[in-house]
Amino acid sequence: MYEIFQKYLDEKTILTKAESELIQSFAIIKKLRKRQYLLQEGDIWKYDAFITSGCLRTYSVDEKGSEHVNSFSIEKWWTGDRESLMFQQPSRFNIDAIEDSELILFTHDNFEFLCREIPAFNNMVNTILQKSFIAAQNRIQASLSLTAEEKYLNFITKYPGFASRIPQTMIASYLGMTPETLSRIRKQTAKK
Amino acid sequence: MYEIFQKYLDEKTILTKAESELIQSFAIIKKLRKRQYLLQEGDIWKYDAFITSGCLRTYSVDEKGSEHVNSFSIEKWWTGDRESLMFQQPSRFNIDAIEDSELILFTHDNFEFLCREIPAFNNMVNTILQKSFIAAQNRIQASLSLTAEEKYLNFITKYPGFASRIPQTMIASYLGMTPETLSRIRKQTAKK
DNA sequence: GTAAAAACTTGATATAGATCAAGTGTTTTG
DNA sequence: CAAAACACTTGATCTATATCAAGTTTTTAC
Repeated sequence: MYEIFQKYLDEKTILTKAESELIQSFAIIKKLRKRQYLLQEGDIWKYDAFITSGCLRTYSVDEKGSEHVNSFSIEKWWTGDRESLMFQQPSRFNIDAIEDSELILFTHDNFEFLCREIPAFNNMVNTILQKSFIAAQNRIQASLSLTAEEKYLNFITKYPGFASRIPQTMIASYLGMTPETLSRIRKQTAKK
Repeated sequence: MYEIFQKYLDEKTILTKAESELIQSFAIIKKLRKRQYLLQEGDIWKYDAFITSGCLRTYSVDEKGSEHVNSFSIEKWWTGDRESLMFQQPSRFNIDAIEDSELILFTHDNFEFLCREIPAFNNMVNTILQKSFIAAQNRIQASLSLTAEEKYLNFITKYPGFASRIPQTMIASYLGMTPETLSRIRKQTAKK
């Protein structure tokens, strides 16, 4: 499924044939079965990972054993733990597959090499990072200013496909509420 | 106070004399009195802004008129609205000064020019962006998994100087709780 | 295809934190 | 330096959402 990534690159950058081939030469294909881990708490994350198909979730587990979903990532998005990667420290997160998934991994050394050698690639990466940051800011704002119901409505508007692919329990956790609360909210909003 | 920014650059990058001078040639010094706005909701943000002294807050106002503090920024940090800047759309945020402050502004065109011309500058900017993203992720995690008291303790541990410079009302808003709740938490934790 | 596991719903009750209200203390500014 | 504006505290009460519990539906896996 490298073509999906190639297509993504072609949409986001202009690369020479040699550059494209250089990128491809570093790509590691990785398949994950549903429920399989990509990263477990305590591991040091060493990759930059692009999802060609499927859906993953990043979550942490607190002292009481409750899971908190930090993010969902689907096809044509990147995933991983930037903090563990940047500081080479044990991750506080788990990343696992919600669906059978296929990813393309680059070791971080190779990825940095590509960023250095291919300015267009570097620019693409920076743009993605900026958008991720903006999305994180917006999520913080939503968590500060919206009620549980508003958070849910905001979520389904922003990510229309997600509600049907992701178990409600996980969505509830992502939104910072219990599954029961989300279930009741859905019942109410369905009426309207 | 350009020296503060120069020192910051010297710590984070290695620049030639010519590069340093190029950067300085674009710098716009801006002074803000306490309570003065740097950006108001509806404006389109056009700069990259470095704070040499003082303290600013970024906040939004919801339909009910309540303010929600998105972030605080102090000396040696950057501020602005990346979303408004990136998409050249009206900002949903206000940024104002909590203390008399002094900033260095670069118009975004100039800033992008610097990133293109000076790879070391570009790398510095990317590193900052990555750290900002990591901080945002951590904030999301905290908001999902901590109680009000834990959020406050986490905050003062992470940003030790802030509690004495910033009004409690604003800290409460930043942490997603009411000023009354924060006041009670502080009373309790003071006892221990 | 069926038993077990996982996901979702619904009701009853509890609680963390919000809201309202009235006070005190502390800056700011003319 | 006085008075207005702002910041903080404390108490009483309320409410959105959590928790606990028991049932139903859907999915998974042999």
